[in-house]
Amino acid sequence: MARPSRFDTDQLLDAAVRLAAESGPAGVTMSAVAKQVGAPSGSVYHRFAGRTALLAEVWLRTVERFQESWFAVLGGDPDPRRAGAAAARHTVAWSRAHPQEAALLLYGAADFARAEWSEEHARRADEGHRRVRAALAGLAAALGAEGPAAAERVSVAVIDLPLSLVRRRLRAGEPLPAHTEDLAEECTAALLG
Amino acid sequence: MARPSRFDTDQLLDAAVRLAAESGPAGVTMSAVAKQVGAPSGSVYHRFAGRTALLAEVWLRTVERFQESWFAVLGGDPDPRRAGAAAARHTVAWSRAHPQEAALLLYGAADFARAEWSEEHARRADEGHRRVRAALAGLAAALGAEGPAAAERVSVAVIDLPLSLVRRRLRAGEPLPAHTEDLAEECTAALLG
DNA sequence: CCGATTATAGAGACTCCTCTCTAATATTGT
DNA sequence: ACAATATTAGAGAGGAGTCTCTATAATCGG
Repeated sequence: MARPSRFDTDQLLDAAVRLAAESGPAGVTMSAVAKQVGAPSGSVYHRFAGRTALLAEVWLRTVERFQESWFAVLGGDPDPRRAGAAAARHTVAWSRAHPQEAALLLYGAADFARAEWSEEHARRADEGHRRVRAALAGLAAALGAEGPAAAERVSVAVIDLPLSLVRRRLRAGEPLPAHTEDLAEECTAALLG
Repeated sequence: MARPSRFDTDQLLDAAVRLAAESGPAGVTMSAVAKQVGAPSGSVYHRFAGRTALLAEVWLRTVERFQESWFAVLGGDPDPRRAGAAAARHTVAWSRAHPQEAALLLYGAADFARAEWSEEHARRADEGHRRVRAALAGLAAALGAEGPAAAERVSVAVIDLPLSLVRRRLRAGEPLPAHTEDLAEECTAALLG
């Protein structure tokens, strides 16, 4: 029906992930992506309406890939303490398996021009956010934790703490020490009490 | 001896802090700083050799201001558990008192073009880093924690965890909830065991 | 083989930023 | 008053990045 494409969307997003991991969101420019895959800049604009759309797509594809596996792990154990600890371990393991994507997630959506996203992109981001909040609220309820401070403590234990453990290494492009998964599990368990 | 200056170094760095807190390191451009204080760009170049030097100075001034108070708090209690918890509480309190500077510190030196800094700037950064590592090693020793995993756990408890507690709010430009200092102290105490 | 369709290809306008350079200006010591 | 000096003031060259626009190329159904 038409000319076959040499550069498809995922290939361009893969290049964007590499650039983001290496130089941060600022390094994700249309011309840098084009150069990485050997395409002219026009081909990148053929796939993405503009730089804002590219940033939104690379962020959302990455965060949705992570969340998919994270929800599965969190829901895999009926005991809330074990589920929380397993989710923390999973965050570290996933970061080890996907260091570039994990390095990208250490930035925030704001660094990927979230303020300028289209309605559709913003909606996707909100949806993911909503599901995470709901999962954490469920966990907090199962733990019998009450009040906003307790909810925040759960959120820190399950999400922010494992991210802290991997942040420095990923930013530096270094591999994670072997014991990091265990450390995440222990610390999260300690905070869930 | 000479014409008095309308724009001094601290005034320009203050503007850089505001810009970094608002738009991240990418927003700290020579022209943006000049515009903030109402100066022509030439006046900014009169104070700083280039953008790299400005980024280094704003990062170092901020991190050194924070560390100065942090060391005082950490060294203020001979009991290592209480000292660690107090340091965690202090990080939150300092962030509440200096939200823009704290928002800047949530980025890393790498985001402030650390790779391109002058020797002198790099040396200042290394010195601060070294002092922090030494303080944490002292704390770990006083706690009887042995091995790299235990050292990392102390470092997470005293540094990364309180930063996690303030990260989301500071990035969003929101004020910290009232209970955050208590939460930091509790979580750090829980991790120090 | 032809027309429709979908891509690639890349030139070029436009904007924003960095940095340099020259000129003008205000203050101090003599 | 005058020289010396530190600083403001701002024009403008040069580079990087975004985005638009036109031309060209490859594939498929008929």
